Amino acid sequence: MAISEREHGRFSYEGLDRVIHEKARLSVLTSLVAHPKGLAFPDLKRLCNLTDGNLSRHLAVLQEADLVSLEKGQSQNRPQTVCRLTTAGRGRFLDYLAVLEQVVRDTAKAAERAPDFSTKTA
Amino acid sequence: MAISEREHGRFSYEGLDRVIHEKARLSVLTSLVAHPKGLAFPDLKRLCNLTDGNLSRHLAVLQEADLVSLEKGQSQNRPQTVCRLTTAGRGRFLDYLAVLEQVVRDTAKAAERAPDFSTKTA
DNA sequence: CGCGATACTTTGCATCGCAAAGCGCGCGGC
DNA sequence: GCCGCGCGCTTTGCGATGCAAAGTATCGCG
Repeated sequence: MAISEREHGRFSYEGLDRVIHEKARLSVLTSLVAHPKGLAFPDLKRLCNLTDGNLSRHLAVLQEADLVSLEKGQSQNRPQTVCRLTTAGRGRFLDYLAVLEQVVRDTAKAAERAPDFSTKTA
Repeated sequence: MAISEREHGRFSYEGLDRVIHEKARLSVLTSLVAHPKGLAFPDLKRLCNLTDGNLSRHLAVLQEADLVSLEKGQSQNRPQTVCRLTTAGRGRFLDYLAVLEQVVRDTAKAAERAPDFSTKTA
């Protein structure tokens, strides 16, 4: 079966932004989209099951990319960094999500055509 | 808003297998699930928009992880590597996909609660 | 023959994820 | 009142990895 010219890049999923498409950062962004009021560093750490260092690094990357904003303040005389999705970040994340949905759809379509390919291997 | 103990790891998505969760390999696996009869190296290369070296490396990784099988043969006096999903590979990919769906659902739920958070910021 | 094209593989580099160690600063014990 | 523990976060170091450019091998064609 030859691949038609039309199919060129059919499954390349260019929209999968490297900054977003990363387990830890995907976790962070999903957490944030679910908590529009923002989340404190320790909460984020727990929700995403990340170590301090890890979360710190990923937040820096996300901030650099202007996907999140970090508000460093004080709460009960302790430092407290509150993290929020930026408007642009929300937009880009939703775009990314749309591509993910496409992946899911592409697979679902195929899985449906061959629900148990081990028994009727082409 | 404090995060309850229950929410611990709520968004950690442990099921996002590092081997699968990678733009290029995700492309390859999706292509393969859509073509259960297997795909030749050049076809895969076109579908995923990958360079030779890139595809070669990723296929090696996928084979190492026993997600795909590589059948190196000859066709018209030219080497031809045909690539197929293994049964285990298909299973693990579908598991991965289930987690992706969860991500999409989590986000959709949140986006629905605040369709345009830029206008009514918290 | 030799030149180009096809089908890969290997090498090299620059990036990046991750964990361990480090830093600053309140607070409680003594 | 200083001392050390703990919390909140940052920096450092390293091993792994994605990616592209270069390399190898074989075939077809003039």
